[in-house]
Amino acid sequence: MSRKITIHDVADHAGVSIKTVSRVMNREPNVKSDTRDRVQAVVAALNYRPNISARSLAGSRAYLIGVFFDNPSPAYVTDVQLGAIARCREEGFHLIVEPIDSAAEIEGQLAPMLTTLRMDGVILTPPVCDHPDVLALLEREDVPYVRISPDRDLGRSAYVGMDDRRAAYEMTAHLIGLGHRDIGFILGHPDHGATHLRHEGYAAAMADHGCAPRADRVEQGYFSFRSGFEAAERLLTRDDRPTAVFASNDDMALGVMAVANRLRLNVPEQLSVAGFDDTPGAKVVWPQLTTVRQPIAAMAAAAADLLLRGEARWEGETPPSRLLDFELIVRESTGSA
Amino acid sequence: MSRKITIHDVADHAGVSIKTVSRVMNREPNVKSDTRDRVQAVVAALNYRPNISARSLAGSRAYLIGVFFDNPSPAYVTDVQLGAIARCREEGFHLIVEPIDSAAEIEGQLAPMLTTLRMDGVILTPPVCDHPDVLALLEREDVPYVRISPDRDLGRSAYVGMDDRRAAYEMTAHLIGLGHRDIGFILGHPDHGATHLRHEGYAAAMADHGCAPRADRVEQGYFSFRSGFEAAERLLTRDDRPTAVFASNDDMALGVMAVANRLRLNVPEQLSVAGFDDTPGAKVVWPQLTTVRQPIAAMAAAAADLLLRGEARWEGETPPSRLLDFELIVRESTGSA
DNA sequence: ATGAAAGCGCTAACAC
DNA sequence: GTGTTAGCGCTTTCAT
Repeated sequence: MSRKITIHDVADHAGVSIKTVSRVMNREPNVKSDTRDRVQAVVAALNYRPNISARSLAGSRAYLIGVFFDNPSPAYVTDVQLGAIARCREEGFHLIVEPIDSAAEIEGQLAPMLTTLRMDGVILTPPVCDHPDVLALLEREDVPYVRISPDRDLGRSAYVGMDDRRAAYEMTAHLIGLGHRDIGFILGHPDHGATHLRHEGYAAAMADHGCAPRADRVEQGYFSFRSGFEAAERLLTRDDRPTAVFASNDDMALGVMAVANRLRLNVPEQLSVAGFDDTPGAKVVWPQLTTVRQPIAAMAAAAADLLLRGEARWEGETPPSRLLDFELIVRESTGSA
Repeated sequence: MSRKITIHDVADHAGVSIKTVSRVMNREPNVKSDTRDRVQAVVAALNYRPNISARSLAGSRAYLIGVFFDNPSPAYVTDVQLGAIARCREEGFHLIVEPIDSAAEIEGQLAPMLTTLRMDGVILTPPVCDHPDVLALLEREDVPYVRISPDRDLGRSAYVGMDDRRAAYEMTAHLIGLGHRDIGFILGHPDHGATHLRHEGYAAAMADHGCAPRADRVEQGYFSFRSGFEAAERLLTRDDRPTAVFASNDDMALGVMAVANRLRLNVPEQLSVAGFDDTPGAKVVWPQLTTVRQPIAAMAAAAADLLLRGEARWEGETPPSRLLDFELIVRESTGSA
């Protein structure tokens, strides 16, 4: 059981000062290359690892990135974490996860946490990424942050997103390509920005391909299974039902499948169903769901990257942002009309 | 933009030494109660928060608990995090999440991470909780750890678990109470300890209620949707099919539901289906799945509790452990025979 | 019951 | 290119 080895041990063994070791560890310039090699050899031999507390106390960085999340799906949360961690590890950073319970907790929990931990940056996922109090707190505490898929105030911070409109356009085009011309659409929660973008994409694709727009083919949903179920009942329990339904997220699409099952409509022979998000549930139903995969891990990695490069403290008119590509996942729930 | 306030600021304003402030912050004894009150008032007024890096550098604690996870379901991972964080927050601790990529990364990534971060404890979830290299590393680095639902070596560390056997027994008894006497069972992955316990519970309940055991009613599965689907095909595409199927996890139960759908068997009128785990998918199918809810968040909270109380470094013959209660969730997929 | 002094292991600012 | 000297903000140890 040996004592913890410190920068002094390395310096002694290498015959240099601790400052030189520090330079090597931080990849700073002004070290002769054979000095550097010698130090690195000792580091390897002694298996030396800098103490993160000492580093952050003495320096300006904490080597900690926070991820705040409110209440999105577990699959989403996990993907965000995996993506962010992958990027953080490359730089020796670690991830602190903080669920945000409710509005009431922000001053009581979040504020103390920010000051004790002095994190180098924070990644915000929906819906916290649009919570004005959280943003205000972060700005007040001067902690850089990057938002993932924010809905509003796009000029307020660095952010990472995806082209929801184009994804919905392409899914609709996929359905049209299969021969469908009468396609039902289920809207998401009206407070969620993606809802409108996805609807726009659907409408644009229909228009571009000369499919007549029908108001009675667009039903309100709220992103939940039940709301999708109910919207599907309105859409499908009538004689002139559409040949395909595009639900603007997977949970609602699963509701559509449940209704189809009840009505003894074979999917995809009698009805094509498409979703959005590629949640785990999409692969668990039978037939498996055609959907849009959001590059969630990649978005989180991009967010971490912006933070690590220091781009989250931007200067100028518009904050930096990254728009990532989605992926159309065609499975068995869609087929020719 | 005021300078960060430190323990010295508090000491000055309260007219005491920094040591006294430290005593108050750490709830140490030997402080006169009005001195304590005065200090606390200043802390509140100044909104002082101790710097965690300084604390852990000077002291022996890092105020950090790690959660290692390998590849369980996102819902599981998230529940573990929420449970652990809830308990950690009460003591001002934070959670570092570390996905364990593969066996190859253990020495390369995990070991350095443990020495740089000097975490106060680690929570291990299945299947990492049974990874011998990880356990050996933790023991070598002398980091206390608690395992959640470990499969083997129960005497090796503190752990938290659930009574899988009894849960399976009660689910089977529930089915029998509904009038079923011919109940199919789908086994989980043979490498997973819970698989055997759940099967034992099923077999014991059948025997206790005088239901004849039939080898052709027990099918091998592997905890995946597909394996449940295939096992259900073997069980159900025959003339004398069972009136109920108990799949030993939800994913497989969803496979059973898919087969029932294909065969046009109404659930639960013609076939009762039961699962295990209460994953989100259980509520998303129609009809919703009867299942067993594992108290995952509570188990994680208990694990954090063991760590925070210092019980993970145990003395004596057997390590401390906590066995938590499960919950039978009766939904619509089970009905009278 | 309280305080003074000595670090914890590192980075920063400046010397050489 | 490299070393010296101060801290960073706390806890610890030992006085009083």
